[in-house]
Amino acid sequence: MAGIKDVAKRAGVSVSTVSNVINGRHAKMGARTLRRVQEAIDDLSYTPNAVARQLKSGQIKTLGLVVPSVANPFWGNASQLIEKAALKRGYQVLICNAEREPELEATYFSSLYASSIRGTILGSSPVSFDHLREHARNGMHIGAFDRTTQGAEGVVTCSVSVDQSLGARLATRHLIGLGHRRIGFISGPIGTSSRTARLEGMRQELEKAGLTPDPDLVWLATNATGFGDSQAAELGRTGIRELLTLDDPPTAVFTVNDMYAIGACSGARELGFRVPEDLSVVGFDDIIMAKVMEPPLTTIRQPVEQMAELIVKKLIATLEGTETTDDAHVVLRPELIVRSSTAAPPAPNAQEKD
Amino acid sequence: MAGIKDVAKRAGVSVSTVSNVINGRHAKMGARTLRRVQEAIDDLSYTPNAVARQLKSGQIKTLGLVVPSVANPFWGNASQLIEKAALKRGYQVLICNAEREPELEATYFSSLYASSIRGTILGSSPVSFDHLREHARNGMHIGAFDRTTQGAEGVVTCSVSVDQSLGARLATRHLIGLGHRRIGFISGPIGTSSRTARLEGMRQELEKAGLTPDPDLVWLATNATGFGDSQAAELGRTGIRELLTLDDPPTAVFTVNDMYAIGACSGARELGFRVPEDLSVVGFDDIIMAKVMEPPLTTIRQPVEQMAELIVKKLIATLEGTETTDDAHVVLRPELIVRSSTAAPPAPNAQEKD
DNA sequence: CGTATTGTATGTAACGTATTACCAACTGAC
DNA sequence: GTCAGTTGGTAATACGTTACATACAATACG
Repeated sequence: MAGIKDVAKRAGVSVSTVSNVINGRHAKMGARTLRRVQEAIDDLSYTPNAVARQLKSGQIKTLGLVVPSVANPFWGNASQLIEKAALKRGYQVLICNAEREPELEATYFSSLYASSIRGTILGSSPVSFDHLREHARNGMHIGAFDRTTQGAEGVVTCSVSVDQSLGARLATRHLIGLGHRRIGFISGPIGTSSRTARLEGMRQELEKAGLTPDPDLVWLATNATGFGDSQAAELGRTGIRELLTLDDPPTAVFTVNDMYAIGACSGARELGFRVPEDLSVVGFDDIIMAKVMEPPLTTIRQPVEQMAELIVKKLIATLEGTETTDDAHVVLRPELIVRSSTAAPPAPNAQEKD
Repeated sequence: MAGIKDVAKRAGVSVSTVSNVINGRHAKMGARTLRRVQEAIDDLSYTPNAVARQLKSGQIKTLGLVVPSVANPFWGNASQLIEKAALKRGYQVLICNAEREPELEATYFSSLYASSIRGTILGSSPVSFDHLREHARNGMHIGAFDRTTQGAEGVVTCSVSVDQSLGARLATRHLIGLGHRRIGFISGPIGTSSRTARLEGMRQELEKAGLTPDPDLVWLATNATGFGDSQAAELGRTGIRELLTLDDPPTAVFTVNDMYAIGACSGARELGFRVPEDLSVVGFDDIIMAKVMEPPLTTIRQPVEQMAELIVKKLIATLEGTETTDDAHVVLRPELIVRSSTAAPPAPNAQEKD
């Protein structure tokens, strides 16, 4: 309620003087004046209006963060780490849940742009970047997090991700190494680039091992129902039930993320399958839960903390013009974490001749 | 980059006219003028500057949301539902992770206040509200979510929560009903009011059943290490290991939330205890994972969606002066969800005479 | 004694928008 | 042909802050 004018009046000085005090420019100021101003500030419990300040300066130390859903522990965790990294550098973070919907995402971007935010971290989005191209042209700097940036030329300023395809290949290789030949894949709507990369990586590795990917073993939720990530576990459960009731069911399944894996384990158990004795499951992300669930989940770890630190550093450097010599785009290596949800297939595989 | 002036110049009209178009006051405006203005807006891809708009109007349709940690699925989920409820009413939500630290919380509040935000939902905080009292006096409206509001007179405008104590009593009663006599409690730092209420509820129910609460069975993490919620599962694991290695270990444990329960199940298995055959576990919250884990978790459900809807509705009503006749404070009933992590104790209890 | 030279403190013009009051031109009726 | 009423548009001001240039002392110097 109290503005800088009120403070000035109460202290008997000009508005400029108060402004000088607030911004620490009291080097050459009368000690008496300084004290009077500070007292007035305290008395009125005055807080500078950040909005006005920002209008004047044009600057705003806030980053946007667009994620699919903080209800998914992977993104909840990532959000928190990104916020922490930003805070350390004096930036705030505005978290937006886009639910993987392009329109919602576009709306959020407009809103961020209107609020003078010129840097946002994009942690999800449909394969295409077209709906963001205009914002980018108008001065919005976009950093891609955990997703490939194909087709993003001129839109994405910097990016940090994990080699999604490699992750999928590591998972698949692990299962093949255990003796699996029929390996399923479970995912929600495949509309994001990191998801397609994961599926593609798996296919590659299967072919490399001389196996023919069976389209029947790829279970993809349609996004007809508008499912968000909140239902990921539920979808994993549904998916595995359909795969396991096929005539020739898989002996192992690779899921697009750990939430689906958790759901898959649950669904398999409901049908009387034991994990890993009757079905091996590999997830992706290595969320906290993965270590602690039963059985502990074999999964692909993404170095989230490092990724968060990097993307924030890069994006802020871009914003502040402190271009470093670092690469604008880094791709980190994911890591296979072997726990107890994978094992050799139940019996010599009768169906597979090869 | 392009301001309202540029649009006006390009359309050959005055600034005010453009302003009228933007704000939908084109009822009595020449069709030609209107079209020219809209074309100019499109050409320059002009977006009204939200900052300037807000400075002028003093209004801002944004709510603050302070939570312990979005990395905890309960809060991630709650955040998402709150955001959804607010968005439906035309409000944005600014999510802040306070990590249960009073200073961080106070910093966030100052920052929200400086940004002209006058309504925030508080989803966590130390027992005392003193550090928020001044903000409240200066016009910040605070809605408490999922926490009791003792000592919050004059600080909290409205609140929605669950009867924490009742939840704890339901859990305890369930365990007692199954025949358990030595029931443990596991929690992180007990510094929040909802946590103390949960512990207290359990004690009450024990005494009501004629059992004497054994302080040795109450395991509370010290907050020496500054553990946040991210480590909740880890703490649950540590806690149960200590309780199960006592001379006279508990046959059941009630944890302060589901994340601790998950950790506890994991820790128990490491020591060779089966859940629920050797140890019963009850959680709190009913996060999505609870249904899907192994074994499915018996827990106390909070009606999060309803709570989110209510708190947003109430807080916005306060802000907009649309005082309704509703109660400012509502306390909902939690519900016991019995799944498979609880069962009768392993054997006739030899130690307990009673 | 007049002119620099400091040391303080003030005035003023933005920043981009919304609102209020106001003005000009046109319409139609008496 | 004048007056009221209607329609379409403008100018000025305020929102709370900051940055820059300037004013006014008082002291120092030649």
